[in-house]
Amino acid sequence: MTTMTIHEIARLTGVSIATVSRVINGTGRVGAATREKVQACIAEHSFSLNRHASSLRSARSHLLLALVPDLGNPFYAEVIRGINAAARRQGYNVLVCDTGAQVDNERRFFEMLKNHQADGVICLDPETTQHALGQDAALLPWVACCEFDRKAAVPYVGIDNADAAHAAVAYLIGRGYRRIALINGDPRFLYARERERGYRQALTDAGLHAPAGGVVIAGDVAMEDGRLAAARLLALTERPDAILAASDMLAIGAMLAIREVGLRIPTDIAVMGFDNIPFACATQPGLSTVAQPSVRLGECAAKLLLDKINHPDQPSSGVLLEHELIVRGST
Amino acid sequence: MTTMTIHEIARLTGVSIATVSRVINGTGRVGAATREKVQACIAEHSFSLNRHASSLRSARSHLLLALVPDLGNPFYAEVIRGINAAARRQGYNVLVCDTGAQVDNERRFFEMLKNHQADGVICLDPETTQHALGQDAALLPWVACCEFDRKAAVPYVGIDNADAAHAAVAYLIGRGYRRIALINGDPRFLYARERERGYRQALTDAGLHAPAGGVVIAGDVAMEDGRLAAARLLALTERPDAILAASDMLAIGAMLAIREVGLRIPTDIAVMGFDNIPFACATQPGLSTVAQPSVRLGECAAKLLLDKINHPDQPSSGVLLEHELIVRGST
DNA sequence: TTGAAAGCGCTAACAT
DNA sequence: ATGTTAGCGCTTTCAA
Repeated sequence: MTTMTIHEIARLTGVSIATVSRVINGTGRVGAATREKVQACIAEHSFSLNRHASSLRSARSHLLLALVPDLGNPFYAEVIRGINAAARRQGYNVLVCDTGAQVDNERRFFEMLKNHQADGVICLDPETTQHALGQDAALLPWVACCEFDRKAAVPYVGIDNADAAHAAVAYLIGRGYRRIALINGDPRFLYARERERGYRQALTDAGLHAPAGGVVIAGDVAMEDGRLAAARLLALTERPDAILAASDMLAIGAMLAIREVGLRIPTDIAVMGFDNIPFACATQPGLSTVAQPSVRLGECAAKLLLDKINHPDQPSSGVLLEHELIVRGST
Repeated sequence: MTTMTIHEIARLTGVSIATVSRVINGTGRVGAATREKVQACIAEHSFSLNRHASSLRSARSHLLLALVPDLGNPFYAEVIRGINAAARRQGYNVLVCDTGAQVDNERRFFEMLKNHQADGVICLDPETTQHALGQDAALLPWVACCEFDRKAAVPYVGIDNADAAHAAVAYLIGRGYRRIALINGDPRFLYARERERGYRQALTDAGLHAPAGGVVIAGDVAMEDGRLAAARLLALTERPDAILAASDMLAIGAMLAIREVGLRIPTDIAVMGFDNIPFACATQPGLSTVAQPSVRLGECAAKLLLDKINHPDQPSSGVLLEHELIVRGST
């Protein structure tokens, strides 16, 4: 097939290329008859614009990028669902990039933004990784989701992680647990740092303290990393009677380790997670967790980004959404 | 910042834009001194090409699209990991699109391919959805992964789903189960149709047959859909003694339903899944399943696609990889 | 080894 | 309401 262009459409319908462009983009006035004729011709040849030419001229790609540290965590899938919903309403396509939380991967997609290959980025990568890009992010349509730096001039949406962790620990203490351990994520993640802060604060507020060796950092974010971290906790001379994990993935891994050594949940040791992924209700017992409003986080991030794209000069705003304690059998 | 262009770089270094282009793309001969001077200038201003202009001219975007029906299923995350690995080795970025298995979404990304916004597509959407695009897919760099039509002139990689299901059922029969039910996915998916075929064949081969009402189609692909489907099976007058589910997601949902009515797994009823997602070992008991070589499926799909991109005229080939039976406690 | 110049297909002034 | 035209920033012959 010879590549169709608007020239070709113009020739076939006997109008000018400008008119064809107007019909396609819905810009400017076009007579009803002309419009129909052109549209018919476009449909007949199933013609579609060369987006490169269009974007080169207009500097608009109608593409949004979502940068995700780990597609294997279903939590992110839900956030993306929210992003998709909000973006499509405004005619944008969303492309997801699995960066593995690596700066150099992130940088590659950052280039796409600078190149105008994408109109904006929603980044869920570790706060410190985003930081590594310097202040360029503040100048471009870049929105931080879940992981953010309040002090950076970048719009963000997330939850109050310290507060959420505080609530989780306070709840555990209320249930009578005293030796509460923490399986944390990589401190490059804001959520890891903040949740640890909330965890420690809640203990302090109750006149308790973290058990010796009771705060471990998981090697990575997968289930298996939670299992290994929990194994270390279970080997402590003074074994914890409860474990808070920084994500459900880690928590579910921890449950595995606990079962392996023949302990019962929650009788011998309680487990609590973060995120409320669908699998949290499929473990036995069900996993108590701190739910994040995942879909709404995504929707909100997309809205902030589209605002930023449409009004680049307005000051960037930050939004915090509410978390919710979900109690199941594991505590 | 005033938008940098190769003109600007050319002006600053006192060479022509052609030379700058050559340096950037590594095409053509350039003197060592000139090259260094240009590269230094590019680095200093952290200049990067306008990809639209570049792609408009060269009709190459160095972008690959992965179309996925459900990002919430961790199985796809692993396939994508494989795709990423193979693609990056050849300098391609991969963008993931969550289509929700909807034709119109798929079509939108198909447009991106026609527009040259992407150089190729790896599609994991239902075979019938891909089919709906007509034979255009055969003419463009399009590869089917997991879901394919042997008769279409589209390269593909997947497993022998009928064979895999046959093996699963034969194994269940060998364990002594007789009333084996099937929770199937939407028949738009090849895997659903093929797995049902293998399931029925294995029963026939053993002189058995599917129990009355023992084949149900889940409303969708999520865990919850498996739970609902299983509930229907458990309400049958002649209750199955084993359930094969077309995916681990559905199987885990089924386990939920079984537990809800107070039955034991596998004593009262066995459960077997498909895919071997990480959560399959986190259920209690662990979920027996038919593993797909997810990462390798992705790698292979990416290789096929890059082959197709680099040699468009070569006949398309199909690849089948091996499945593997994983036995855990649920059977 | 380097440069000049012709577009790639489209949008957006500006004309009419 | 419609057409003409000047580029958007780059790649790639073709000449030098």
